[in-house]
Amino acid sequence: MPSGPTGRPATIYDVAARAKLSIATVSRVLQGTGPVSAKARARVDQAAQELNYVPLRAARSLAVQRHEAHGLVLPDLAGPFYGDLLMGYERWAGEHGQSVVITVTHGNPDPRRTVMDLAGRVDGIVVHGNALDLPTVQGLRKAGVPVVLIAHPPVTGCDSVRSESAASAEQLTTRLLDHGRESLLFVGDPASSYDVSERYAGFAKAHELRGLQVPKPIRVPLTEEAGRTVAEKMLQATTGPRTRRPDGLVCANDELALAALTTLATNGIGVPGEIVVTGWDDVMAARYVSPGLTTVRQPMAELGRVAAERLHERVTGARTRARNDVLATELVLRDSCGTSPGDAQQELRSNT
Amino acid sequence: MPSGPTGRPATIYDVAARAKLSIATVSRVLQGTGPVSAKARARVDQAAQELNYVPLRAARSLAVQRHEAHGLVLPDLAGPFYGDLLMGYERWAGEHGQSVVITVTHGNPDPRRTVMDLAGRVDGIVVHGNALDLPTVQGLRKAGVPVVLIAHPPVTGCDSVRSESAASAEQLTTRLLDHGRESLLFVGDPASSYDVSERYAGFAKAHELRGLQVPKPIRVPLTEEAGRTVAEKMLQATTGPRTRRPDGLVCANDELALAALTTLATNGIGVPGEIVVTGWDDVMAARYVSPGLTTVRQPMAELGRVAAERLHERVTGARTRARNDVLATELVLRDSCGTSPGDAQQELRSNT
DNA sequence: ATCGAAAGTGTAAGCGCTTCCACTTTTCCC
DNA sequence: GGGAAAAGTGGAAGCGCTTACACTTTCGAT
Repeated sequence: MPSGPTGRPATIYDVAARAKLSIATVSRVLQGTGPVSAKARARVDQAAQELNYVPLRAARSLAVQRHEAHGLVLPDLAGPFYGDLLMGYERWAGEHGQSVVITVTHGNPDPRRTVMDLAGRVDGIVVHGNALDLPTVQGLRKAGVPVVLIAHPPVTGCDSVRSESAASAEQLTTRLLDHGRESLLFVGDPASSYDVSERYAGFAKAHELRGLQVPKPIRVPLTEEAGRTVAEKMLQATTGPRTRRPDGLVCANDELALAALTTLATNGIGVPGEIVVTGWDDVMAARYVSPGLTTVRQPMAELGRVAAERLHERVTGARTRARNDVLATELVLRDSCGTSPGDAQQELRSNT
Repeated sequence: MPSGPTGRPATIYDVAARAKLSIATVSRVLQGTGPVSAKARARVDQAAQELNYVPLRAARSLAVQRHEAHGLVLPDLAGPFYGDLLMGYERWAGEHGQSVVITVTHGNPDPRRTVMDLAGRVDGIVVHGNALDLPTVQGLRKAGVPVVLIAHPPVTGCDSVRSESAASAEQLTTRLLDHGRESLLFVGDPASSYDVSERYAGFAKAHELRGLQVPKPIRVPLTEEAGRTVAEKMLQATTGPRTRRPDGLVCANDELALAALTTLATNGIGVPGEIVVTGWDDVMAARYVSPGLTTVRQPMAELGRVAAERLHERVTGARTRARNDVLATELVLRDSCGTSPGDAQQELRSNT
């Protein structure tokens, strides 16, 4: 809400008066639409300059029936992924003249209300799968709001963008089994998000294909805290007269993996010798911990970029057929998975 | 831009017609302003429900002369800090009914234009010091836009919020000198941001207070790449017939420090034995690398929260006197600085 | 010179909402 | 039961911008 140091903010009328032209001409100059003489253009530019004129977007939005803004609904902003996603999104949006209005649902007492309000100020909304429940998303659709989902299974009427999970997880798990591991554990609750459920599905499939029994997942939140706890439980189990101790942890994200990895290591368990550990996301710490953490990298920025693009296509009506993109991930092999040294830098691309 | 699945989006007129009431009453019900009968309220609610009515914020903004939105201008979103900052900001904003429109300047060909446009759709703008040059900020002020600066020296007419840097840096440096270090190097270009210049100032002051000559800073960007390069240069210098090798690196951020630390370690230089290393920011990797990285933690989320609050005070006119907040940082001692083991968990609060 | 087309400009009608004001109905107290 | 006050409602005037449409000027070709 610009308001000149002296009094009220300048409006297009003020500019017109000062330039001795009509507001129509001022508008044409400022928007670069329609024919205007060089003289008029100069007079308007000068007047606008002198008055520190900033057009009120709300008025324009009202007139053109367009906000030129996207809504972005995220569950959270912790960790580096969402930052990268947002970065990718913002970049595309900026290049295409779209503002982005961001909303975080975690800790919000009434996400539904917040999001509906958001719908009133943007042309469409991108929702991260973990951020909103299905009814709310469908509510948006009923209100006619274009919606793109990130990391969420396809919903009719919405586009979706996600990164491949199941195949990468299967590939990773198979690799561990190939290297002689016999008792892997999946750490993380598949119910916590679609992505995690897919990762577990891939883990399960790798076992099934070999006729192995599929271990039940260890249903814990995706936090360092939980990773530590899981590792500690394993240490205790060592002394117990129970079944054989697991020789590998396939963790649903890097936080879990890092915490488990260091907890095991500081307690004298050899990683990858006795137990291998893998994560997901390739956070910065994954390459600074030792042994380096084997993990799977998602193209977060790309995810954001594609989501922005899909939404814009919907908003402008450039595309009406639904589209569900799946982006390739990248397996990042480091020492924590017991890979031979020569493979240490090898990276395999998953199929899209 | 909500638009019912059937045709155009419902407007307040549609709701009024369906409820058989005037738009004035509908508005009163929806905004909860003014007296309305229970019957009217029920009819309006139902009609709105049935029509999937979402009020157009642009129209409201135009009428009430308020956007109920904040602009947030950041240089970048890489690394965890900005995510935390944004998180703190978003949280406060959400709780107070403000939307946040975010803009990233890094890579933007014309930040000035982008930001002026932003000014037309928000009630005020928070700018991170590294994101915009001074003239642009002053341009915003001239246009009457309330501005709050983050990590930027005070500017007349703007509020500012930053975290304390100089004293922490001095404290940290003094500690290293106290522990017998004699040839410290500051890594990172003080010109790259206000924060870094303050950190160097503290580093310098610690030297001056002991009558030591102040080493010139090593002017490199704050990247892992640069950290690696600096460390490699030091390794080469080992064999040269030059002056004594530095026995400590005070790095301007954790990226630099982590890269330097691991480069030195993998080349057989003892850390902290031969060389101590410190960083700034306390990224997650700082506690997973080994030895653990001594660093300084900034209250990023708090920084965001305070900035949001200050801006809102300005927007509502609750405060007119400028305010410059400085938030306390926290020294996080780990092994990389050669501190005695007993101190490892000690954390000193800087003065605010 | 003359005419037609193109270029330049202004008038005015919205866009969907809030809110002042005037008006009608209800409520409540004597 | 009568009156004044309160509660409830609607009409209509904006908020600042875009954009048909109508109009005037300029220009080039005949």
